[in-house]
Amino acid sequence: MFRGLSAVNLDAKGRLAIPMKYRQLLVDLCAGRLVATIDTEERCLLIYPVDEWEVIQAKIEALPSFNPSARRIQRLLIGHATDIELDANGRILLSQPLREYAQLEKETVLLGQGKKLELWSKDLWNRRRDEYIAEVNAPEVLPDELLNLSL
Amino acid sequence: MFRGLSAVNLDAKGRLAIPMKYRQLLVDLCAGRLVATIDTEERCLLIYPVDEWEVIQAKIEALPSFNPSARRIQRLLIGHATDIELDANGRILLSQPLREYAQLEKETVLLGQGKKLELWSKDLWNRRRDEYIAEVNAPEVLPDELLNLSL
DNA sequence: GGAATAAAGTGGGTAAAAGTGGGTTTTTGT
DNA sequence: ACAAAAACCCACTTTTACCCACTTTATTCC
Repeated sequence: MFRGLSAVNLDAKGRLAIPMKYRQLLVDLCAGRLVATIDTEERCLLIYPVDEWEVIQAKIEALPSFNPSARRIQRLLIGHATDIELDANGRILLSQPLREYAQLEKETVLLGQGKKLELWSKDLWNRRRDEYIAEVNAPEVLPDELLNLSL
Repeated sequence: MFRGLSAVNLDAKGRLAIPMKYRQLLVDLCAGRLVATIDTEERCLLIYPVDEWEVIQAKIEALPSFNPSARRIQRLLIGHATDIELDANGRILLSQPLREYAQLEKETVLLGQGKKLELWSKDLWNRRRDEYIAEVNAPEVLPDELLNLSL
């Protein structure tokens, strides 16, 4: 399970050092083999252990081919899903298209999100986080599951 | 399983170098024998390992002949299906009709889509991708399978 | 508390691999 | 038989993956 926020720097070649606390876990879960794709709702990347991703890809592929919404999702998520591997120094290399999508420059933020990690531009994350906080205090419609949640 | 996005250049002869990550897979799956056809909804090409295509063609042929939509799909998909083979350098040659349909010039994008690959003009793909992202975030009617998808 | 040591993070050089561009030969179709 | 296109081959260029070394941060022990 991933959780917590880590500030990480992309280097000039687009490499990103995975925080130490996740490395052993990633080696155990998937031998350091990951899949990164885009989030369709936010300008950030989603990073999954490869086994975890395979399950999700299977679900997405099973959607009906002649449904336009399904095709859109397939193209966006599977189309951007990129295999990446931890190198000998515990770093991963992010392709330029992925970096561009999430507007990643040097300073980034890696968010633990249970089965996956999210990677954000630091600036963008700070702005969005403040917006999220503002939104919670002005809730429009919360799903029942949330209303009944006891923390 | 194909996934991910690759920027690939068509050369002056209409040849396209298949990215290394797919080559071994293609040799294993189908000895480098592929079938390319058009997508009926978008100006892009679909590229299948030949064995995979045979299954799909059988399904399409089995559609009811007196249904106009079925006949349309049959003519378009089966009618444009072209056998192509990997050459010694891992490249494939695309016929002019196919290139024209998908408006392919030099810069193209190859999208992994599970059992098949999709080939797009780079410009067209970038435009369509941005539209998809906008549409996904302004959902009219999403199928239930999509609404319940947990990523 | 501070020096010594270890661990993590960072930067960049290089060899190997992948991509690219044609020239030549063979096949195909008219 | 001829022209056009495809297949084949080879050489050059670019990119990537791998490796190593240095810097900075954290930890330990005196």
